[in-house]
Amino acid sequence: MTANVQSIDDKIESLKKRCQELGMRVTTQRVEIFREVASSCEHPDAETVYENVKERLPNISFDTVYRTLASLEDMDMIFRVDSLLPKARFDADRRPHNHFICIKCGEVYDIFPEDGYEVTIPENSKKFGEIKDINLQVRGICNKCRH
Amino acid sequence: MTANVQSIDDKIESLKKRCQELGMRVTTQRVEIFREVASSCEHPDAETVYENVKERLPNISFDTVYRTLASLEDMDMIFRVDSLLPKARFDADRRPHNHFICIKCGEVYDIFPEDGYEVTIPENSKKFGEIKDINLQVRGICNKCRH
DNA sequence: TCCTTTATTAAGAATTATTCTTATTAAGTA
DNA sequence: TACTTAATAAGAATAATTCTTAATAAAGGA
Repeated sequence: MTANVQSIDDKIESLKKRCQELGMRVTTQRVEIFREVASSCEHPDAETVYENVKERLPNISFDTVYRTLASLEDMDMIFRVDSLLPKARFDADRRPHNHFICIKCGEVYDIFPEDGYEVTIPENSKKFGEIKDINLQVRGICNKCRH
Repeated sequence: MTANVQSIDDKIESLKKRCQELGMRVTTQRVEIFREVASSCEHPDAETVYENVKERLPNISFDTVYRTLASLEDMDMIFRVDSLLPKARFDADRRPHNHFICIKCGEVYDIFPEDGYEVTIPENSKKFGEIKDINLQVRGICNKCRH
């Protein structure tokens, strides 16, 4: 196993640990919703998470998905990916990477930077507040939409 | 006047030119909606644009604002700023700059890079499609929300 | 200037995405 | 095993955006 690449089970273990640290309960729903985002490379939206978790937990509600995605985000276990559409999408990949976002269809593609590439924080961004994360968005028209 | 800094009237002139190029009509609504985004530093959302344009054009409809913002975006006259909230915000500032986005309140602050700072396009982002724009998002908690 | 064509608009209904309310359930603890 | 309360399900409510249709007005030609 390489650094930064965790198995799903490892990721779920760190979720459980984080819940304990924060005094939050380890519920089936929380675990399964996290599993769904953490095991996907598709930056799923709330609806997709709902559909997929529903196969395992048929009684899951839409509200639980939204509430849990928001709490996982607060816990820093998942991250919101901007999609330009009025629909939030999520990512649990902690490796530093950027996103190509298609301005036509909203699809989000991971850009794992080649060796040596790094985005640096602009010095004068620090005056606005406490920085949590930086994220480079490359916007364009994806190959699929060009045809 | 410095390069890249245009007066509002100049910006509206370029809108009219762009409409002509594209065979689109120069309507009062289109001009006033563009004026609103182009003269604001606040990255206004559709509702704010609607409220402000309404003072000059009392009959403007919400739909026209949405439709026109989308068409101005297609024309490359304005840009969508991601806000993490399910609410689009817009920017007409063509100078290269980045955004600090508050993860609590969604506020968007302009980061005009200091001399010498530049974000470069990751080489391997090109394989996903045609690149139109790159945009560095710095996410954090703004000073207002820290108190 | 007036007419014609058709892109654009206003109005409001419809849809989509998200959040809220309330009663119920179950995780963690004693 | 029982208790406490965080978390959930269900579905109503709200917020953001888009669609439908008839009316309007911009641009070009007579």
